[in-house]
Amino acid sequence: MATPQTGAGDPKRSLELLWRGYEPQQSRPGPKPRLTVDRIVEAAIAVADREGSCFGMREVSAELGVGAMTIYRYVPGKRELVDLMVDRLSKLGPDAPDLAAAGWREGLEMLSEGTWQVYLDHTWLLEINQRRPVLGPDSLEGYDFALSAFEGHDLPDREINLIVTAVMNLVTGTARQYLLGDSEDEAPESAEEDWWRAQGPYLERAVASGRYRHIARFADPGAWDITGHEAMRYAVARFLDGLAPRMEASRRKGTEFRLRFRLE
Amino acid sequence: MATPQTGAGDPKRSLELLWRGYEPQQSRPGPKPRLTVDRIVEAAIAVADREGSCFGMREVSAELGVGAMTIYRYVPGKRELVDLMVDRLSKLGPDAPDLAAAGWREGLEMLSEGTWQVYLDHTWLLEINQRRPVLGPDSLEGYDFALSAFEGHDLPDREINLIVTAVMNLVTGTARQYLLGDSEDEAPESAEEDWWRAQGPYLERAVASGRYRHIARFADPGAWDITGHEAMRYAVARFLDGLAPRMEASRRKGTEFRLRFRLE
DNA sequence: CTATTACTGGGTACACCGTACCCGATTAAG
DNA sequence: CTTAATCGGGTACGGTGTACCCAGTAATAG
Repeated sequence: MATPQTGAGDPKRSLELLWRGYEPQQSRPGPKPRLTVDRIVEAAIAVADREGSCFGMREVSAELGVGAMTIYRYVPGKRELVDLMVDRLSKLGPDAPDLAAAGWREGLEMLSEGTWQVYLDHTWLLEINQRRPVLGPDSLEGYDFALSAFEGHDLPDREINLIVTAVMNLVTGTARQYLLGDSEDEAPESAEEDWWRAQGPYLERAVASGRYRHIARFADPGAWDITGHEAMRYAVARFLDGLAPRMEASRRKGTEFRLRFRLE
Repeated sequence: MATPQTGAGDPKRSLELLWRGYEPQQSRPGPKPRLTVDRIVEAAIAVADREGSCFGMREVSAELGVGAMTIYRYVPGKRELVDLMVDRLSKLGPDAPDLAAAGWREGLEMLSEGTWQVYLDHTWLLEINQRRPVLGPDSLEGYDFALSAFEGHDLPDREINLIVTAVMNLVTGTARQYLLGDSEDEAPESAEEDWWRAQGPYLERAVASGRYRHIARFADPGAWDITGHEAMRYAVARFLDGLAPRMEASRRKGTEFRLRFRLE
């Protein structure tokens, strides 16, 4: 069985590794380590990108050209390694501009688009059971970046948290539904087609049975022809629509107030 | 490693099993089967509920008091069994009232609350990699139920689809973040506390470093004290706020028009 | 210098998983 | 009866993450 990964190992071990880099690095006996944690994380991400779904520790070792157990000298276990990989990808790319300058709505939209892109590039992230995130330097940076969208507004901290997690969950949930599993064997389009070809006959018979009154009214066959990106954008758009009144009402007045013109 | 399950086996096999029950059941040689697919699915759900995260096929067999390989006479593999389990739990309980009578907003709220409750009762569902759902009789029933919330509105089929999936993804995403992993070893509260106790020192040092400007402004410690249910309700509420104008505009006029009064 | 000591890399081995395969027992049909 | 199809169960295989042991290496103490 292609065993996918459960993230979240021992938080203490993961955190030690995440916030490493401040140790004085005193000289010690024994041979110099041939690897670094960073190289292992990098290799693991490369393997996961290539293999698609779940990766094996042995393959990470092979990628680095070392023995199977060697990486366990640097990382306590696979789950902790996954924590490191997730944190690494939580850093938004250098193309990430200033959200505050863009306005809250555009900022949150850019955030969702950026996250969507990360999931496109690293589908295996969606197979990780993330639960509560283990906060490392990179994911904190990503979060700090998200918070900048609320610059100039006086929203309660609590609500800001709720908003950011909502947007992220919207993106992640949609990505999981549409992006998952396609990378494993075949192209996304054929997977989509195969799926419909398999379900079609059963759906027709089910609808014909008269048991599903509302589904039967779905006359438009194009109603199901939705791309993941479109679904994500629609969901985020409606959420931001609902958020707009609160954001406008909480716009900070005072010295930082800036009149913004929009040309279109 | 506690290997969680990837759902979605061979769709054809899963669909055959999901829509079984119409075969003529002709008499055939050989001993009578001791089990049924339904009993296996039931037992598997019971095991998954008890074991928490991932379950093993051998434990399902033990639950039924049969040999390890016996259930493979009824189910082609574990992934297909998971498909059956998911479909089974996609049927909303008998307490599900008529959404059309409740109004679209209350209807969608009830839908989200019901789904949340299912995740509360069967946390392991969140560890399944659902991808495109394999539609069986029960999940079709659940979907038909959801569609009833749009009774009396003239929204395009496409948009209805987008809305339903958005609400579901919102619930699922939030549930994954807050509900996952707690069932495995300890109580949810202690997991939450442990998490903060572990992260706290690192967060403080990180904030003190001045690298995270916006996070540093989060003075209110209660800003992080959010329950999963609260996060889900907030997200759904804002989404429905944003949806409201479209729903009102699409209210069907004509014979089915009904004036609704709200007392409060 | 040598001896010590801590550390590294690698190989072997184990427990666990899903499940392919085979074989005796059972029950219908001819 | 014989024949044939099916069922239940046991064994075994390839895969996983990883505990453990051992030889080799390099900095330090004498």
